[in-house]
Amino acid sequence: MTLRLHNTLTATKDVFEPVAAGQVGMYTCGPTVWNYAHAGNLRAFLVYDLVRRHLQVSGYDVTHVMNLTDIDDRILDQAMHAGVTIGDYVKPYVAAFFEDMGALRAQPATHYPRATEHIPEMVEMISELIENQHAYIADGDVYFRIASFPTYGALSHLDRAGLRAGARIAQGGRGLGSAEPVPGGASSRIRQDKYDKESVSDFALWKKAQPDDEKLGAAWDAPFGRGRPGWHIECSAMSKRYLGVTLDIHAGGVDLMFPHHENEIAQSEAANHKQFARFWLHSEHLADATGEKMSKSAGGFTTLRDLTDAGHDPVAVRFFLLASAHYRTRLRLSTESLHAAAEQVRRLREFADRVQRSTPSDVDDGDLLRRIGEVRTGYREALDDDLNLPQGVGLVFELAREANAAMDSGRVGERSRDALLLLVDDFDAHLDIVRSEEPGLAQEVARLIAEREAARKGRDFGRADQIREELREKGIALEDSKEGVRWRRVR
RNA sequence: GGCGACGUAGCCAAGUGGCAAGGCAGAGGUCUGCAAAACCUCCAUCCCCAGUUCGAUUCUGGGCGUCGCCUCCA
Repeated sequence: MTLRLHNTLTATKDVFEPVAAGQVGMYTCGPTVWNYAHAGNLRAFLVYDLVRRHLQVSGYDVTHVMNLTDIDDRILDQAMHAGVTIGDYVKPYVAAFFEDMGALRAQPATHYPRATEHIPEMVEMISELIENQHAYIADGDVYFRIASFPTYGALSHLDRAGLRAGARIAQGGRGLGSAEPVPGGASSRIRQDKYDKESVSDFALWKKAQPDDEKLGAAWDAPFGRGRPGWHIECSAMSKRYLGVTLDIHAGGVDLMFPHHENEIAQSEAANHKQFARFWLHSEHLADATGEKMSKSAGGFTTLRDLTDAGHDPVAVRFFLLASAHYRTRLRLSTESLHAAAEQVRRLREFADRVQRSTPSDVDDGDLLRRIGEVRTGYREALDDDLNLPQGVGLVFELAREANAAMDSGRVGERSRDALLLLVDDFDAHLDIVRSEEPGLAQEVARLIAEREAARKGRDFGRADQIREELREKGIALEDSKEGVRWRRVR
């Protein structure tokens, strides 16, 4: 069995092999923590989770790095409005991001580097680029010289002649020189860095500190002047720090392909003289109800909180985002689809539960045993074929029906039951929906409730509230009532 | 304007040169004290037109439609 992944670089499904046997270094573009992540962002993050899980299933030891962009124009603007430093501004959104990922059962990444905590690495890389003529200083800003990197555009398959034309102008959209306001009030800042570039397509590595930046805690010293990093450099610098110069896999949403990933390649390869990433994976957009890409400016902006407030189980959201469509096809968010996902989750859980509890009959049905084997193989092959989870899940449902019928008529013996349990493990390795409660959770909750009751009796309300808060973070809500303390899952 | 993707049942969606997975919703049934769960049955000439082929939903060309990217974006 061979894992094949669609590689944007080659535009084909290529057999995956890491540089070092058995070990995979994967870098994925994480959130810009200027707001809550929306469902489209979450889809991308869950796709990373799927890639990572399947690599693990395939026997690889995965080092997964996901950055947190905690400095960018939007953050600066918002922090300014709020009158706080960017560090303070970002804090609740970082927390919300981790809460969301937990609720969606994404495995934690190995490292979550933050841009503001890796300024030295970025400064070093920028210095290197200036030194070897791939970057230049212009009025305190530092720009990457695209003309110095002939293969620019290879990933997104855009040719440089087309880019230079500033193509949007032809459409009457916002041209490069236009100062037309951008939704969100970011216009003044976005206008700032457009002077003295050798070429319009050159992008900023470093932006000269503005007076406001100092107040916001967004300025750092560097040999080429005080300022702050441009957006792209963080990924190049941080991936190198944690994974070395060549990544096995770099993943992100399609909208990052150009210019972000293209710029990363240019920076990294110009600085390191080594291939930056061997496999580029891009997940498709989530569309809103109207069929258009979900984004803040378009208005269709749904967060996980919105969905859970509307009564959707985060695990159903996970299933919807991951299993209802292949990661490279557009998926449309709708109440009906979420409901369908919830039903599928319920059925799979019900099935897993039934298998676990069933008492094997005396004889095994040979046909059933063979079918289970077929489906396990087919499932594995579907995932190996560029992570086709929807297809794999289809096979599982087909078998679940057959197996349920077999259990109805007592035709599931010991061997079949064991095989079914393995199948459940197979699909849950990716879906992670079966385990509805962590083992021992009820006992643990009961213990904590007892401890909290003792604390309350002793009027140690600080401790009592601490326990309640801890449980709340794990998704357990406590309710004190006359009949005693009740607890329930809230996500 | 340039580049690219997609169009499969009421909805979501997988897929293949040879009888079109799966899920949701719907209809009927089995089981059940009733219900739930589970199971059974039913529910698609794969956007249109040409071409290649013994055979096309799948390949090629054209059309129509939807969407994405072209320096804010997962």
